[in-house]
Amino acid sequence: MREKRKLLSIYKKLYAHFGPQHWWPADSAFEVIIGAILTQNTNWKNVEKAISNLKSAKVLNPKTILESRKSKIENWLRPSGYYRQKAKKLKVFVKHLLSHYKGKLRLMFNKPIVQLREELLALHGIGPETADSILLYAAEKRSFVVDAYTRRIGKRVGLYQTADYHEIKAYFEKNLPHNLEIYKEYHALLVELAKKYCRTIPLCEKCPIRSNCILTKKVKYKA
DNA sequence: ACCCAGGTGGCCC
DNA sequence: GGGCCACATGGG
Repeated sequence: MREKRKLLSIYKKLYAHFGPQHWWPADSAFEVIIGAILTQNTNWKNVEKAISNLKSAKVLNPKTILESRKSKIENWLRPSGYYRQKAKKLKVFVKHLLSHYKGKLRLMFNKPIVQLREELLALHGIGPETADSILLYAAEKRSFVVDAYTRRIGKRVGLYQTADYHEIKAYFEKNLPHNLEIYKEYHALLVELAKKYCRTIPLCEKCPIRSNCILTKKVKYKA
């Protein structure tokens, strides 16, 4: 069908242009989760600084975060912005993980995807995108991640008009091959595209038909 | 001096 | 259910 081919065609163009992204950039599933929370409406560079602080302080594990003073955590998180909010969110997550799963993500990830998603969404500070990022990149379950870039690009190239999270998520999940790697790469590639081009290429505003949009043009781009 | 960044929750109507 | 707003830092 039409939509499936369209989605796959975009994927191929992105993949051919950018290559595999190998997301999520992190050393462990736990670090993925921390990153997912810290990157909420925040530049990834700032998140890296905060994660680096946590690593230097050797607190990048559930137990130590739970035991650390709130003010300490806030200081480590400061570069990532919203640091008081995020300190609270990290506390909430590790508390849940420790009290229900002995701090072991493996145990938590044993749950079926639907149930696990509900459970994550019930936690303070975890909304749909963060939940799906955790499911996809930490738990490695097939849950498509929708973010501001996905909304913008998809709308721009005419995939959908809606801005509703679950409608967009359903659109991708209905029309993509049921393949974990494609889910992971697709989202990462959309982010890469947005970061690299969508703010800098003029005329991108109304995309799909724009002659210099990377998604509709065959020639390669130079930054 | 703005504006934005891989959102979320709280409050109001 | 939708429309605002606070949350905060660092880089253009």
